[in-house]
Amino acid sequence: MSRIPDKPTPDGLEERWIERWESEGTYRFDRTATRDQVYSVDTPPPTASGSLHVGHVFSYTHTDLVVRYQRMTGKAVFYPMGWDDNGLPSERRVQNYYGVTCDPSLPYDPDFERPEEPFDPPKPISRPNFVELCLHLTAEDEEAFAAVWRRLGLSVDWNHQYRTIAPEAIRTSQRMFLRNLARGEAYASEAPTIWDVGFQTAVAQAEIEDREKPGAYHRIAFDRVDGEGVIEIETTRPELLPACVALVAHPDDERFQPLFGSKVRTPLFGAEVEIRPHELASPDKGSGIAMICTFGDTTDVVWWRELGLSIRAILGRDGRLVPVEWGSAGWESADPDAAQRAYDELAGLYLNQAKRTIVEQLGEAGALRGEPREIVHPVKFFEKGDRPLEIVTSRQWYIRNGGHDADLRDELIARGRDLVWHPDYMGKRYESWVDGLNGDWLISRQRFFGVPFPVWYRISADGVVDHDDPLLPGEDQLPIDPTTDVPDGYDESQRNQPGGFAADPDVMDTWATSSLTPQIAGGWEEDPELWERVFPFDVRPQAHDIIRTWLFSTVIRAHFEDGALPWRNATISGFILDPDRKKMSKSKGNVMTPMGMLEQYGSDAVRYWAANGRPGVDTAFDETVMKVGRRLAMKLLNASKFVLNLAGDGAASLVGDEVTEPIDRALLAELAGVVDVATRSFDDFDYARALERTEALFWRFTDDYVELVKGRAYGAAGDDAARSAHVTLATALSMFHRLLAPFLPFVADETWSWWQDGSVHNAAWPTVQELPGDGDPTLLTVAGDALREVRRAKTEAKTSLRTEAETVVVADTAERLALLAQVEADVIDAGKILSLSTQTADEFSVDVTLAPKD
RNA sequence: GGGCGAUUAGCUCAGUUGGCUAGAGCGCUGCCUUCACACGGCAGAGGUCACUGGUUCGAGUCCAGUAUCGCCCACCA
Repeated sequence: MSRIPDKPTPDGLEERWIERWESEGTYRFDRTATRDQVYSVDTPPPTASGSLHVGHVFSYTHTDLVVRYQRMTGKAVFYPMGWDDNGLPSERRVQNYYGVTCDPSLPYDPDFERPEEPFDPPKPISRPNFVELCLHLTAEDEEAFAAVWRRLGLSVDWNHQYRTIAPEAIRTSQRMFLRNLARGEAYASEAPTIWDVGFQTAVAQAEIEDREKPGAYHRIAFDRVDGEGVIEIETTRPELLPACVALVAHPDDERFQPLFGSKVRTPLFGAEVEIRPHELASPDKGSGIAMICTFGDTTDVVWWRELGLSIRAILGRDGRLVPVEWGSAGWESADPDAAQRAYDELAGLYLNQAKRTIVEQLGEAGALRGEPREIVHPVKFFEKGDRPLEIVTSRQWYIRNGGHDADLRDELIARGRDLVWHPDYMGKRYESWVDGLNGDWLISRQRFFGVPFPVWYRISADGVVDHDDPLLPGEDQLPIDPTTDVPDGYDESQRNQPGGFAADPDVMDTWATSSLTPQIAGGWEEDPELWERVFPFDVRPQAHDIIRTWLFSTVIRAHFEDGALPWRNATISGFILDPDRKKMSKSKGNVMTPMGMLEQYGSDAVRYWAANGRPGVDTAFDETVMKVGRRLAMKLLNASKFVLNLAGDGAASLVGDEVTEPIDRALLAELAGVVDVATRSFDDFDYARALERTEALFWRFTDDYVELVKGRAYGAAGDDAARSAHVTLATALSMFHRLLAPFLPFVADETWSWWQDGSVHNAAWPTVQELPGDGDPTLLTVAGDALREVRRAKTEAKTSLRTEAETVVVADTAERLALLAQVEADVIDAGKILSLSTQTADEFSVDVTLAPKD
């Protein structure tokens, strides 16, 4: 046992064991295993260009705890790591990091080199050059992330890594898209779309969030065409007045019932619009009657569609008002010249500028009634954007998700019910989201760094692009980029020419690719032998805020392709909260970085903190828990050293041997109970309970049991009694090393290596069959109670625990005294008792007489 | 407005199917330099389980309602 250091410490264990696990392939997936022997994890790919924060450390640890347990039960664990590197966050980071912007009209510059310092002002570069920068920077970021994961002790098989922008991922993503398209599950449509004017891209319903913003009600008078007065409406968007196509009130609203079907003229522009009824109009909002514009919000879209209204589009994709020719078709006006004069002052302005201008115009025209009323109201934003979302009409790709199809929606809800949720109430969030969908899943983005749509369009001889009958590549040609690759039967010179072809310019949204993480990681259509071993996956771990995006979209893809759930279980982790119980956010600039935290407390201590967070429960960031974790790690080192010293050189060969002393059997019986609970808890993903029970017994083991048997183990009661203690100590230590291995992988493997061969992480999970089942656990309690009273007497006398107790009289029930008799020798030894006697009583009490102080 | 959680010691949290005087850790107080561990050990104090009713022999636990907090969704004229 020369390997045991004199002063064990958890510091420095990480580097040694990370290296050893890597070189020995401790966590390598055994791809010869059959599906029933495999445990597969659909690991969340972190956003490579974001930053890891303590929340990641928290939730990824939870998965690793379960994974390590499963591995020890004998499963071949498939635990890959992915990186989500495509999409807007990467683009934005590259723009800032290098000082560049992407201009797709520029040609590729093969001599372009990455700048040392960011360009100032930002330099426009071609899309291929831009993508190269994205690939380079995300690869660098991923290495830094991986270093954190290794340090944390995630038992990932690093031979199985994927990037969502890698050629294989693009191929998988395009292949699935083509299949969705062929089956009619994907389609393109020209329609009003929620649009971010900052990023100039469409966004999906799931990526929208509300933010409270100041606004103002403006009361505007419309002249009735019949000359019978005016109708006053209230709006927060007066700048959309040129786009007004109707007024609307509730069908039951008696104030407006007589007016339905009649017409009013828009102020300034003189457009005649009809007053229409619709039940979405609220009598108690504003003046009870609203103007419908194309388009101010999603309600406008509903009204426009359901009332069959015409369209007057004034908003450009950049958030400015586009030029309009009043008097032309669709832009009829009672006074086209006046309308034109008014509008010409607005064209080219951004929306907020246009708002100020039109309010002045309305004031001068006498159409504005009263002062604007300031309010604070929720406004829809793209979750990554900083300008309010608008609605523009554009051609976009969609995947059906039940938003327009009740049958599909029911099927997807049924899938959600088949999934085993941990905790189970998270399933409700999925269901209510699917239930509330109001449109299909918009997957196209007008961006640059992402998976291109593998689609071209024919251009007719007179130059018209035919979107209805796209040119598609075969699956064997994938991956392709239609902006550089050429469809069969054409050559590059025909690009964008009459009679030639044009590329679909869009890329897929990040979720359209990350919804395929099981397929990408599991080698779908790329590595059939792997795929059949891992799919459907055993578990999808993730946070609850992306149930509506990542989880739901993954279910959709597997539903369409395989008619199955992509996994059996979904484990939903909570958030990390500040000590003041607010959600910890990056913007708050939290000082604690994951790597700093790991270095300060040690990886095992940080994992201990994470393991104390119940599944699905938001947890406060609490450094004191990490200190406790460090103490546990330290205790395991010291206790292991001491126990191995007591048990002697042959400790490993004693594990599981015959145990004769009643209190030894009692400890092992308690241990059997903990093994049972820990195993059942882990099977139910409740790592926190497994830890709690294991830890509680471990402390009793060191505080009470080891103290009780110390003397006997040294030989005070003869060889046979000593051997029973040695066997018990060795057996219990073996159990604790394995039970704690998922939580404290570094100290567990370190202490295991002192006396065992191989890694504890490939050792067998403990079973109750390894332990004698006939011990009486209360024996340990009785002995512990007596010992505690003796200690208390010494503490109250302010004397050392080493002080001898001259007489100890234990009063207790006959039943408990009988138990005490079985462990008397150990109690006498541990308590340094000279004379122990007992008397029967109803209540437990102990009378101690101490030797006089020196 | 709809849905889902939560409310237990100063703090962070356990408390499985209702069962004796409600638990842990941290913090606090006191003691012990004890031959594994001072990055320690031993012991102690500390709670009318948010509130109001109800079911029950018995409620922290089940039911109804109230309050407060958090999250998700809807509302955006």
